[in-house]
Amino acid sequence: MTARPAERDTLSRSQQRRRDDIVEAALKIFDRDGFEGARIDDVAAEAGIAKGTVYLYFENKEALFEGVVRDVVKPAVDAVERTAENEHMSASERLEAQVTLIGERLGKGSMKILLRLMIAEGPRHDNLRDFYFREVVEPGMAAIRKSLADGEASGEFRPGTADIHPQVLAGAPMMGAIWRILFQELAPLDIDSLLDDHLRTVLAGLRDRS
Amino acid sequence: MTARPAERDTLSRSQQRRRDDIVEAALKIFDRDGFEGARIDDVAAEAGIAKGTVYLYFENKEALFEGVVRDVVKPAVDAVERTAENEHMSASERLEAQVTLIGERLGKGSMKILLRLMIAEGPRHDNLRDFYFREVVEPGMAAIRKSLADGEASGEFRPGTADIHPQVLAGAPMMGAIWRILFQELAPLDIDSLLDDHLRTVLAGLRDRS
Amino acid sequence: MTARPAERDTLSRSQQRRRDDIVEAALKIFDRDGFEGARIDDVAAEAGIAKGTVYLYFENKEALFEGVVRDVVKPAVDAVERTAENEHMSASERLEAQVTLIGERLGKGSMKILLRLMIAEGPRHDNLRDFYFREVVEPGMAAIRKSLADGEASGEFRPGTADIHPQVLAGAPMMGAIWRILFQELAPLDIDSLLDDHLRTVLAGLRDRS
Amino acid sequence: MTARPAERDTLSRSQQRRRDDIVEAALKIFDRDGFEGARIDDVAAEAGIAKGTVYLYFENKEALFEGVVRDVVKPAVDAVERTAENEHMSASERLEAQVTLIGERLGKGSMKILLRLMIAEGPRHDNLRDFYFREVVEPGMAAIRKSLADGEASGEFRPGTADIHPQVLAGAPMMGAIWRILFQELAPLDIDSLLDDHLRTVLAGLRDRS
DNA sequence: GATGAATGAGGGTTCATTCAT
DNA sequence: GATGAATGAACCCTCATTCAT
Repeated sequence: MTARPAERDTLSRSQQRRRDDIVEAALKIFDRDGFEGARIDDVAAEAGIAKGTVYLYFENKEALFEGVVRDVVKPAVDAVERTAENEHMSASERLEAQVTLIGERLGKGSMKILLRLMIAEGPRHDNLRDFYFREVVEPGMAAIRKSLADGEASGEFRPGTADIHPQVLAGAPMMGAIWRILFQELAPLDIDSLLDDHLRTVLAGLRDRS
Repeated sequence: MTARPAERDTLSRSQQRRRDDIVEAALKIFDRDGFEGARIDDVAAEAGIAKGTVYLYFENKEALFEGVVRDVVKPAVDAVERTAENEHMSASERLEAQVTLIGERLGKGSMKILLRLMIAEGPRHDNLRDFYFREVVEPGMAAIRKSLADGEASGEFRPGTADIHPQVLAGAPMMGAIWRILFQELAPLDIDSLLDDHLRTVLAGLRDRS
Repeated sequence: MTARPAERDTLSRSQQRRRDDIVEAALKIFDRDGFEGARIDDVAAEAGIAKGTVYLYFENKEALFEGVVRDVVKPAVDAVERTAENEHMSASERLEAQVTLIGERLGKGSMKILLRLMIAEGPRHDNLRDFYFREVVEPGMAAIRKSLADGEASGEFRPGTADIHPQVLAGAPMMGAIWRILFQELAPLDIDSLLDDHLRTVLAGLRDRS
Repeated sequence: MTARPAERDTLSRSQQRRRDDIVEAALKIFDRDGFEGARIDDVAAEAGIAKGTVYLYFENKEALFEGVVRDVVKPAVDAVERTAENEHMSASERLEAQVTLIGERLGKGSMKILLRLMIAEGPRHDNLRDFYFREVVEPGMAAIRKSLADGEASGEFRPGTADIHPQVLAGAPMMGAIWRILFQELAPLDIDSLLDDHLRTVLAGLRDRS
């Protein structure tokens, strides 16, 4: 009886494609204009559909925002976790892989946009912020923490390493992401090179026993 | 027709005080609601004045935002620079002071709010972003860069240190600030302790010659 | 391309049944939400069909409203007229039967709904209002007028009775209907008892020659 | 601090006049288009102001409707009550005055519009319907009831008159009002003449002891 | 015939900005 | 200078109507 597609449990192939189009368009518009500044009209135009159609797939602007956040987060989750489980790597190698992954994810594409959206809008959208924390940040920190603990246990890192804040490792990738968001045109930053410096310094520091 | 205060070159003492009240109120409202979401009505109410009065001091919402950014940036500038010139400190001590200062500034008060506003709105306000970069970020990075170079020159740090991205040092304070903005309620982070871990690790890494 | 059912002269049995379902559903929704407030979606859902199907049977919302009015009016017409022709009743008995019938019709079921719809929407739908007047009101008034005239002719009522406005007789049933529409929950009114009072008083008044 | 006039306790003379203009305009537009059909734009145009100004005086469309109802009801209240207290009239005279007053009020001007609005929208606006009942209908019925009782007590009317539904008396004025709303153009009705017939018949009936 | 996704005009409401007092 | 009522453009969302399947 005329349920919106959005209210059904499942969407047909073509409906799913359309939903994805809308989310993709919304991500772009939200990035350009922010949540408040974004006009549903623009999202629809970007997606090549009529304004009303957006409302067939999302209850309202807030739900659209939520859809964007969830869709961007989804594929990010497993990637981080998979890295943590590479058993045949040394702790250093794993940390390097993890920091590099975070740097790459955060520094470009939709995760960069999401990061900015979360910083800008997160405090006004508690449930989305919580979701982002739970699904992205917490697992990431946990993965790093495990590598640190493993490195201490194996003697690769100095004693006490397990208790170091994982944010120390994630700091440079975060800095790189923010830099790209704000200053890339003004003062280009080579993220790979930044992460290189960061990893070389920090890993040396973790091995140091003086 | 008297000119608006905003159009005069100088403001009387009481006008300056009123202007500051408006900026202070606007900072709070922009932080709470974002640029688009902020209502001039709310700013005026927060400042205890009538809505029209805001327009006596600022041409429009955009100019008010600019006023906020400039006023917050102003006192921040010198502080960083002063630190860089403390000649009787070792490079390590100076870096420690600098990183700690950045962490404190960025992690609380109006600079934390400004950071968030810049990330959220910067890409839509190029001149403000440029201003922020020129007045805050560049000097900060330069100060760190100088400490790194001095440390290498004095033999305190390993060769090549001067070429390390200063963002490596600033990463942890930035991470701490973002964390506080987003997750402080969810998962409290002790910034001092984070910076401790960061500095111990990084400084050890910079001294390491292995 | 087969013609829509609505454009054919005749409907199959099952089509007629479906049309009736739609009209019945629409009556309910129009009653609940008014003409402007009614959503075709809701009518369709109430009828257990898809929204588009409504448009197979009715050109547009206006036509659906017209269908509702006509369908409700249809069975009402003959009833009133039949009463007027009961030759073996006294004038009083006939008036009593007529007033009671009007009271029952108007005070409940679809005629009550129709009355409200006509008051609410009639002035904006002249042709429907005219139709209602011609098919329902006029015959009703005529029937009463005839009873009054017959009663005067037979000496049952005082001279001049034939010239009395039939609305005098219909007033109480109308009042009862309006009361039920608006205040039944607030201050229940027993229509039978109201009509009793009304008839006793008015008939006595008509017989009075003082 | 920029409170809407509507949110203040008191309105200045000119504000009160403007508020009244809006209500007057709204009454006209609501009458023409119904509550749902009325456009705030049209109300504003009718009142000769900008659309936004309406919202300075009324929170929303619903509040505007409420304002209309309350403003129309206000002056109506006392009139009915005053009639009930005319001690030097006979019960018949008082009933006549009351029925005539109801007929005049209900049959034209803003009370006629209000009646129609209440029938159309009342069931969807419980509090307004209750207000209308409490302020207008109940006092009116009570006044009639008192006249009936007084008339029985004084012997002017037959025993049992006090128990007659007052709606019997109010029926004809109501019928006249509905008629004017719906059919005045189609079949003009002289309300005075209707009420004459009604009163002559009913009062005779009330005096009758046969 | 029946369906329901898609359309887009329309309307309620908000709020930056203006200006008479 | 200060005020806050007035303005009207803008934007979210709804829903009558269409039409491809």
